[in-house]
Amino acid sequence: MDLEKIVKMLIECCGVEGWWPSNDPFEISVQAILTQNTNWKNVMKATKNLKEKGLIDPKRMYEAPLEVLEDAIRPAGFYKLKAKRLKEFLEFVMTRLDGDITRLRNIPMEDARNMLLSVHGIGKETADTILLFALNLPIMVVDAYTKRVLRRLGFDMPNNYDEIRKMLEKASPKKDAKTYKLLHSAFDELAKNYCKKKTPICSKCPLEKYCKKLI
DNA sequence: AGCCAGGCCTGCC
DNA sequence: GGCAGGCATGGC
Repeated sequence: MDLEKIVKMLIECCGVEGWWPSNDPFEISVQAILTQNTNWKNVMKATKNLKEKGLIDPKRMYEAPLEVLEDAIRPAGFYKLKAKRLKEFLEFVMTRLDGDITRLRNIPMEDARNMLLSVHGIGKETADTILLFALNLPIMVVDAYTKRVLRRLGFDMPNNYDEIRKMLEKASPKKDAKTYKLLHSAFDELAKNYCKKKTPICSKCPLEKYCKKLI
């Protein structure tokens, strides 16, 4: 089977609109860092704590003592590490973007990506998550679920992140942010709901026969 | 009760 | 340029 067809089915059958449960670019960026190798439910607890302390704000978070930040994000795990990473990110946002992450939309996406990658603690997946979900820019995000689903469907995967990303972008019917968001959500929903719980979520769509391979 | 989660960096080779 | 080890909490 070819990748273009699978990608199309994934988008149509399993894609979820509004999948990232936030609309605020800064909040999404923070969550992108908090979710590194971490259960999403724990990220939501950390987010709630940050909101209660009024820290979902670049200036306030930048100025908050490290211990306060650590305490708020503790449920998300790796909390000392991530508090430092958030600080590094905020240093970047405050000094290079005047406190406004959306300013990255004003420069070519490749340049924005490289700037994000220069921040200590932001790797390719986190950078691309910020570009796609926080800034609505057209770039595909590859994560552990993406690789797992593709592997189980029988595609032999390059293990280079950017090669996988470009492979998916090439196979996508449209090269826009909306489509990439749907595709990413589809991989994650499929991996979580089907691979794990083994409950079919596509019983009436053409993907069903491929879903059986995902168990 | 363990195993694992929406990665990234370091330090080795 | 690849890969093990460390980071840490809460879910299931």
